[in-house]
Order: sequence, then structure tokens, then C-alpha cells
Amino acid sequence: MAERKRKQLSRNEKEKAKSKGGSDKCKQHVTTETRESRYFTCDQTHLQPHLGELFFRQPCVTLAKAFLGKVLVRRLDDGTELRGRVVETEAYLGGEDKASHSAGGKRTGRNTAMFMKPGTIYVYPIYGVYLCMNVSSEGDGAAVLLRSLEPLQGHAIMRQLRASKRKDKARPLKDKELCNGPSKLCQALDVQRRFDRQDMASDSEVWLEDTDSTTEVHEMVSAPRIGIQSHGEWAEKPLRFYLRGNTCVSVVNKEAERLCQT
DNA sequence: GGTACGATAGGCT
DNA sequence: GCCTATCGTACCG
Repeated sequence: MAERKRKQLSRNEKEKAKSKGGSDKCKQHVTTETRESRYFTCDQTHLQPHLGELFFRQPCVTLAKAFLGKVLVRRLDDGTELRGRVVETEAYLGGEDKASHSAGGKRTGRNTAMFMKPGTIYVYPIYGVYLCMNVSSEGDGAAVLLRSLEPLQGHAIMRQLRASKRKDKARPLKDKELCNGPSKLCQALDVQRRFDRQDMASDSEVWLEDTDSTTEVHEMVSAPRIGIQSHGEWAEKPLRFYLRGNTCVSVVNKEAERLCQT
């Protein structure tokens, strides 16, 4: 309950932050599809399609931070490519991390992907209805949860995919609402359970692209993770990372932003 | 517009 | 029985 209140509070703060600017990048990319395409055409020469094994072979926290700003690509069966910039992640360290599915080194059928080589995708169902996508990092049972994307390409299809899980007469989703949560991004990119244990470093349906932009330290916020309030001290550790001011972040934590100010 | 809250549903342990 | 969420609706200013 307290968590929910905190969430609500944070959402409010997110909206406020938006009006202060700093979200221009998001706006710039999110406004129209045409503009996004142009952005990508311009930058095409600087992109390194398919970040490989080397990228994922980093310690969990380092990888969770390194994900920020990278572009997640989903290629659908018909060849359509959906793109979103990663703006929010969480690190689940495995072993000692009590909030991790692999806490205590516990290995089950479900979490096997967490123990596989860095870059392995871990997709699991939650609350019976939703999916969450993680990527295995260096370290036994460690993985990075992808929490939010800033839609860059394929908005219409993302909206369609998201709408199919909602009521017919529900209000249309804003661009920033398409991927602003771990399960929302799975819906928007049509991430399926069968992706579990696939290798993001070599897969032809989901991969990560580099960009020429680097995330400055002051642009990144570290905050406690979401939805794990029952895990004691591990619930407090700042293992969630997001891009400051980006309107596509699912939950803004004002206190953490103050602490991260440099 | 925002905030608060209840309902939801299925797999895993 | 718990769970790394989300949605719709009711209420508030």
C-alpha cells in the first residue's frame, strides 16, 4: 500500500518534471513517426546493429546502466521493425539479492535463463496476465530487468499491440504510455514467452543497437527498485536506473533525483 | 488534470 | 499463497 502511494506520488512528480524541460529528447522522438524515421536515417551510419556478446558480459549493475540509451529492436514476422530507446532498468544481482528470482542461488525451470550466458533473455509471466523481460548479465543468476522504453519507431503497431490487451472503448494511449512499464513494453514489442532463453546478442527477432549518444552521469538517476517492498533491506538498495527527465520512465523518484544531483 | 484503490488471473513453489 | 503490474473507475480540487 505504501508502495502504491509512493508510486502515485512519483507519477505526479514525473509530470511536473516534464514541464520543466529535460524531456525534450523524448518529445523529439515521440512526437511523430516521420520524425523518428528521419532521426534514424540520419544516424544510421553511427549505429552498430546488434550489440554482441561482449556488451552483455558486464557486471549486473554496470550492464543495467549501460542499457540506458541503447535501442531495443524487435523484428516482427512480417519484417516490421519496432524500436525503443531503453530509459529505465533494474539490476537483479542473484545470490545475495533477496529480491531476485535467483536469490540464494535458487535455480528453477522458470529462472534458468538468469544462469545462462550474458545476453540470454529471461521472460517470465507475472500476476498471471503480464510478462517481464530481463537480460542475463555477468554473474551467477544476475539479470537486468528492462522497465521502460521511449518509443522511436513503429508507434502505430505498438499502440495496436497494446490496445489488443485493453478494453475496446478505453481511451487511446499517448506515445509515452506505450512502453512505460516492464509489462507494457513486452506488449508493445510483442515479446513472447518463447523468447525466454534466447540470446539477445545473436537473435534475429530481438536485439540491441548502440547509438552515438552517451549517457552522462548527471543524466542518470539511481533509485530503489519497484514492487519488491517485501524484501527488506534489498528493497531499499538503489538498483533501479533511469534517464532523468525522460517522460517515458514508469516511476519517477524525486527524492532519489535530489540525492543523485551532482 | 490528479490521486487512490480494488480487481484481475495464472504460473510457480 | 505469493508475485520485478496494469487497468478502470471513482473521487477530488
